Amino acid sequence: MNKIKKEIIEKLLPDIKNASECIEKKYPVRNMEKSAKITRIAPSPTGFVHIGGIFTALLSERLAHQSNGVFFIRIEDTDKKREIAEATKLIIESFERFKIFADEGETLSGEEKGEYGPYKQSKREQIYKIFAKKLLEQGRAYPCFCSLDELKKINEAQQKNEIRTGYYGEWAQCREKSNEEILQALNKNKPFVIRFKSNGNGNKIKFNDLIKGELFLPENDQDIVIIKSNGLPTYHFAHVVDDHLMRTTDVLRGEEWLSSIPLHLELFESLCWDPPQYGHIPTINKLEGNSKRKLSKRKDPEADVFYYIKDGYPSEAIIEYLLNLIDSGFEEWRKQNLKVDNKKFYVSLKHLSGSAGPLLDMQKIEDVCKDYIGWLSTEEVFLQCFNWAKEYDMDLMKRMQNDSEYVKKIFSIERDGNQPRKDIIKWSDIKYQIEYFFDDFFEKNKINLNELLPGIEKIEIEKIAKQFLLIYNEKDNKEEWFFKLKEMAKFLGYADNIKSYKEQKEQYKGHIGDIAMTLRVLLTGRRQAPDLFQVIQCMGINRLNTRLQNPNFIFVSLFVSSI
RNA sequence: GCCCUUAUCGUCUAGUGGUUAGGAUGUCAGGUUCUCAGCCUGAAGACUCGGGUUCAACUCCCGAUAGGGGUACCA
Repeated sequence: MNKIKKEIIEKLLPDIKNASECIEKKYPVRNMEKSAKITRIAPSPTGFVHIGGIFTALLSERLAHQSNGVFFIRIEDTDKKREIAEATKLIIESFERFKIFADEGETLSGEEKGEYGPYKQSKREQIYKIFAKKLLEQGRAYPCFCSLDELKKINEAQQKNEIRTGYYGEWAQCREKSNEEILQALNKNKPFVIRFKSNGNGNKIKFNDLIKGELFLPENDQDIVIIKSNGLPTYHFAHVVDDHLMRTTDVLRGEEWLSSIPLHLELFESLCWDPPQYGHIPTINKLEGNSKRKLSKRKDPEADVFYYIKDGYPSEAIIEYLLNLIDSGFEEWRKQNLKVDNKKFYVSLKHLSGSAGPLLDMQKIEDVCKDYIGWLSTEEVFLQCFNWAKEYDMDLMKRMQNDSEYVKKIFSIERDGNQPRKDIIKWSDIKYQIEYFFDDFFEKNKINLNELLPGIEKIEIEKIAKQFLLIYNEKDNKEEWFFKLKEMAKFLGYADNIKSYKEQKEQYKGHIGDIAMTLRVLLTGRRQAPDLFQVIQCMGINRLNTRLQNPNFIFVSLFVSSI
């Protein structure tokens, strides 16, 4: 290398003394089985975590851990303009709320764990520069002094002539600058970037994507920026350097990166490194009008993972929904393995074919949630709901705290056997579902009987209430209880089953269902509630008495029955 | 504009050169010791279009169309 070139490089990247070999030594090949996958998630701290980010992270995490590999998190904070304070913390927290834990990288405390760090790109500036220097020395990179304005002009000219835009071929003005010209510009302190010098000329290259399969892409011929004028690397360069040094074996990322593949491959080649395997994941979309579009951080509240957290969708259920999107075999597996931890499901990439990007289906999410919560034990429901309430519903939390045994009893209604009740979608549903069990909420004189029990005379309502109190015995099991209820129905002139009522309507005042509904309304203040027998058992005899006795609450007027 | 990519019920998808094109979700109907949530049974619902190749195409090839992505000193 001649003297002038050395001088240029020294001016371009002062204080970069380390040889690239030294760095390589610091990041040795990981001592792992051949089949072990090293994956990562590499978010930019520019805002909240998108549901698609969880999707990618989940896939990467499972791929690593099911192969006894390593999953790490790397913060890609090279765009200082878009960076948002605290975003890194929020991101780590979001992943952890979905139980996606990284083996290496920054933790919630702000410290880092792992031997392949730093795991934040802004702390790796020197490393990128060392490899940029290597490329400069080898003639695979050069400084570019084009101003943003000049670049804009090039772009406009290209558009006007309907040719491909970009910095390549004869459009790459700075590519052929002589050393003297470069030195001159440098001496004038002109700002510069370092560009990669591409050898490509547009031939097709074959590429095998983990998800999309075999693809043919045009070779890269763009002299892209690798080091920006602020000294930080661009995504492309940082990705190549980091994923090589950190020994990533499988890069899973959004399919918006697919067209950068030729570039990344050429970058790896120029540094004599083996590229990782790539898998490009379809983006999660939303239907707007008749067309699909990417779920937008701005417009769609459901893009933000905190949307689900705040409303109390169980994170595990969201994971299961996403797992099914990743591998449609999950649904079948879940059916066969009702209560098994979903980590036991072996995720395969073969079903995540080149789909055009799934639409987020809230109905399906809700169905998964219902099913998930349905199979939880009373204790687990209590715990998860409590943890949610602690953050988002102090009222509910206090109630759960003060009356935990009673609340658990409520949660255990129809939670037995192999056909659990499935009416809870999210933790924020629970308040409404349990409030009538509490006396301070339940105000019997506010129940609108005309509306809730239309067509039933008030005198009849009272008769039913009184009669029920007479026949009710706490010790009865459900069969005995129901038998008595039927007897009572007959005694009061109602059909004890709906069939006979339908056959001879004129013979009856109504049917057993009317009796049950009357009691339900008196006891809960609503027409919809879980199994009546279990509700009564849960409430206990005292509440039953207060709610059914004392006919004053039934009659707003002075009407008094004589029964 | 150029480049890449994708195309099966409303949605998520399985699948094959010869299938009654399967499942899930949603919808509707019936059932279930009372309402609701379930659960069970059933119904409606799909291979984008046009050419080719073939005895035979949803499946292979070529076009068209439509969707998605890229085309930055953003990631």
